Amino acid sequence: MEYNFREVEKKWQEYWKEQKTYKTEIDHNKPKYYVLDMFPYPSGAGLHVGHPLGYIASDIFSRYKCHQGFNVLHPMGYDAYGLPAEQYAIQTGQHPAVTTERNIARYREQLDRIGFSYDWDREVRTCDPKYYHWTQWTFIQLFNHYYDQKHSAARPIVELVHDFETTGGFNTHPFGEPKPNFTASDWQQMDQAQKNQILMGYRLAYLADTFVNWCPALGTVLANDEVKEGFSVRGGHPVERKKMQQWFLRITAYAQRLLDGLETLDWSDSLKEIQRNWIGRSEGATIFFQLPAINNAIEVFTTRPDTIFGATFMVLAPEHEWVKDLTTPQYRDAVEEYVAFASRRSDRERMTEVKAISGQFTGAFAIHPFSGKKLPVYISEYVLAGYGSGAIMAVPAHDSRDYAFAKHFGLEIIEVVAGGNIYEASYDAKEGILVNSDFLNGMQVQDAIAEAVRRIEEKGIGTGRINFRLRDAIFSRQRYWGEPFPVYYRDGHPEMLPEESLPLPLPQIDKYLPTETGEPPLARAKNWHTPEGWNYEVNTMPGFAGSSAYYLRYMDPHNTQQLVSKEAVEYWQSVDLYVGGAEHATGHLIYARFWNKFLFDLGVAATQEPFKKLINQGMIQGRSNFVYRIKGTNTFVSHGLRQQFDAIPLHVDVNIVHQDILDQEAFKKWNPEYKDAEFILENGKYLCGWEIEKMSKSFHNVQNPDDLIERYGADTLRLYEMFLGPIEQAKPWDTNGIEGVFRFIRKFWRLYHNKNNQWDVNDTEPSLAELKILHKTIKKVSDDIERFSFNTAVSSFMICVNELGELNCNKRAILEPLAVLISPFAPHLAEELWWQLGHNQSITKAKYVQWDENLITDDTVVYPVSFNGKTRFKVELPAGYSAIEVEQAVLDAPEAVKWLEGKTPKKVIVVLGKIVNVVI
RNA sequence: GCCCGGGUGGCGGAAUUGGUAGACGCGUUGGUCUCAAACACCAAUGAUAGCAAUAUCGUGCCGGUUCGAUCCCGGCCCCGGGUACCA
Repeated sequence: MEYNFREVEKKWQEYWKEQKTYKTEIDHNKPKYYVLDMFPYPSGAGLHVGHPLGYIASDIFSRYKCHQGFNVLHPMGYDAYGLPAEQYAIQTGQHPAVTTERNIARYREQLDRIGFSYDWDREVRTCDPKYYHWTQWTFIQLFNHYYDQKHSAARPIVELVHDFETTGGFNTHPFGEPKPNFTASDWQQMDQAQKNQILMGYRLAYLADTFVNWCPALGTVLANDEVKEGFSVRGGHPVERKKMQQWFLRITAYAQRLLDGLETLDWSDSLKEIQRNWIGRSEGATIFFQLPAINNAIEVFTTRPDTIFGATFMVLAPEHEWVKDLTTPQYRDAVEEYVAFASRRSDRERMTEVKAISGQFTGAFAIHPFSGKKLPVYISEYVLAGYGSGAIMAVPAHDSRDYAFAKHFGLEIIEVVAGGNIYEASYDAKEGILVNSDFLNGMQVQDAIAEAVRRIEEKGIGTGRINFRLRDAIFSRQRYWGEPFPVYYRDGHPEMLPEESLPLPLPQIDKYLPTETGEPPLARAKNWHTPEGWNYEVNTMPGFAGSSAYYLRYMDPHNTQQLVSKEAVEYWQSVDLYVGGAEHATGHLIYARFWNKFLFDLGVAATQEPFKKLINQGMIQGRSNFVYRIKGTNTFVSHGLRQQFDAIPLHVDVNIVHQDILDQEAFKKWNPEYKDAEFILENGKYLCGWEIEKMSKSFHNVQNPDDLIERYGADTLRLYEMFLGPIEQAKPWDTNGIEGVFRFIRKFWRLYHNKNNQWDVNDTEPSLAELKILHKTIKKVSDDIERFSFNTAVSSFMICVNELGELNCNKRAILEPLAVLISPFAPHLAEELWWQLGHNQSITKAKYVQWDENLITDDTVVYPVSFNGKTRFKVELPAGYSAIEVEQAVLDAPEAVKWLEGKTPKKVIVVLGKIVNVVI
């Protein structure tokens, strides 16, 4: 008879559910703590063992905080909109809502079996109209606000309109293009269409034409973070450039705040670095170069204004709007051809051919603002239309790309910063003395940059400027399964729906495909227009719309009047601990921070940053097993003998392999093809090979939690996932080790029971040794939880149980606190023991246990004694000894004679409580 | 190419960042219990040499700082992630 985990786990899961043990309400008598998991997209495949890793860690931390007296908010929900459900709908005609519902039910069932402490009354789903009501509401607010650069905050667009009406925009400083350049009476005389167009340049949600990442296979536009190396992240389809009208979010307005906010966050350095690079701040200057031929000046952005005297030519992006105007008749054909060539090329092609230099002279010349020299104007792909002003001053001596271009076209190279050898390569470093540079000669680079900016501003030919790499976020998707925009078009102009009419529900359509004329699927919907007959927007919102403020909604999920009530947001503030994957670094985690900052400006969010501390759980890799089939036969050779044959490795289902030994009968049944398989064994066994790979169906290495829970129980699974290694580190899943944790759980149970599995705990006074073990463990485990080192916490429990087991300890004074200590890790086991200990309330309500430092400190210290750094022997000395006493005791020790070899030590280093080193 | 991480037994990892390298677990080997198996328990387990006590070597490689380096510094190699002409 042993611990019956199946019965016990089922019993307490039902009890917790019935009693709503994990229900959370605002409680002003307790400090709050908010623990959040990145909510999952419920895929059809269900959870595999990699998914719950982060959930288990956050659950342990939640339960720990709860025991410590915090009022813990720990919710869960679903990021329910997404491409897979829609792709499935296209193939089968099944409504995505139906598959999504089914997948959610499956996820819930799996999650419930692991014993999480979620407050399910707070569940949200992004596809629920009650939820996306507030996603739509936020979009309306974005449309109706602009970013005021003077106050660094979003302001209602009506304030901007008012200022345009009264001063022509004298008092406001809106972020956007172009800068207001009209008087109040100019504005008043404009018609509504002109006004709308100007305002569109400042709204935080705006409609614009641009080149977008178009994915023909998915039939939609993708955001930058959804594209990787020219292919869609989801599905891996090719992506091309296409000019389209799209909704955008003006996230660039918040670039500086997004950058500054990183300093305040307790996130990993690597994650913050990824965001910094993605935001890509660079300081420099914009400078205007005169183009006499068209009587205009072209703007360039440079981070190296100090090298302005090294500028020997200019390069424009092929898409630059002035290319046509400035090209001389003589070069017209060649330029047109090059522009056409560039526009034809996909991002993919451009990327794979980075090294190939191409470009075309336009026939035009610009005038150097200081030297007055004529600089030839080129166009080339290596200058991007979307960054800076889409034009550069080329300084070949100090920029490797300009250098390559100059060499290719035989252009002049002038050294202006000493330190390199410009005959061999450009010298890009930001250090050295300026030469050939008129008023900058003799300066250090850093000083020269400042001086150049000063002169440029003084001369009125430019200004110091900061540029960001971050682009505005494309917010339209040509898909069905997403939030509808709360937008209709009146005479072609976008208008927001009144807030009272929200939510605008997603309509039914007959097919989940674009229309015959190429319009998005929503154009198929019948009556997709306002009661007045104005057509609704046919695009839907992207995946990140619904996931950008869900943490706020969890605070007050059933509020029909507001996104979140003042009271709830004031109490819960923001997320204290957020656990999820690092793959969201440039997507969700940027958008959510932006969205939160906007809501903060509105007074809806309570803090500048949504996620104070963030832990990235590392990916769980799969461990695949292989069998080796001898070519052309149905005979399989064991791993150790495979070299003697001409055999090819084949993936085999890891579920029919134990400790790398193949279950031959199961193998024959696994696939009809193998039913007559024969085996060449070694030592009577068929040994499989193994490899670490991605966990994937096609590799037959997927482990789902249900099977493991069935075999070992949820507590074992929880402990084992934590025991695997540091939470943030990627590591392979290897089921082989789970037996050890399973053994530990049963040993733990046996501390409280006798050989016949009968309850056996008594009230005898514990010994000092027993107390020491307990208090040492409390201290270690508590420390480990605080620093999210759950793998070492589990080992500490193992050591504790081994030690108590040796002492046959079955004393309440030890075992009762131990149950509380382990309850965050193994809640079912702990709950069962708790009630058997005579309590009549859930262990989750029990107070956390404290360690007593006096019980941990020992009276003696074992000093390792080393001679010249090599450990030779150990001496046990009283803990109170001073350095001199320790030194004396060590030199007097009988073992010391041998190592001293009769010499006098040169030096003796004593580190109290740690070590003694004798130098001879 | 550039920017971050990281290389420790047969395997996952520990050593809470300068103080006994290899905790804990898996695996392996031998043993106890059993008619047998399962379960459980005990012992050994970095490498090399030796019957042994013990000795030498050992944290990717080469060098340095230090009484002492897995940890700090310099150079190199390999693996993982991010990024991709961002002026």
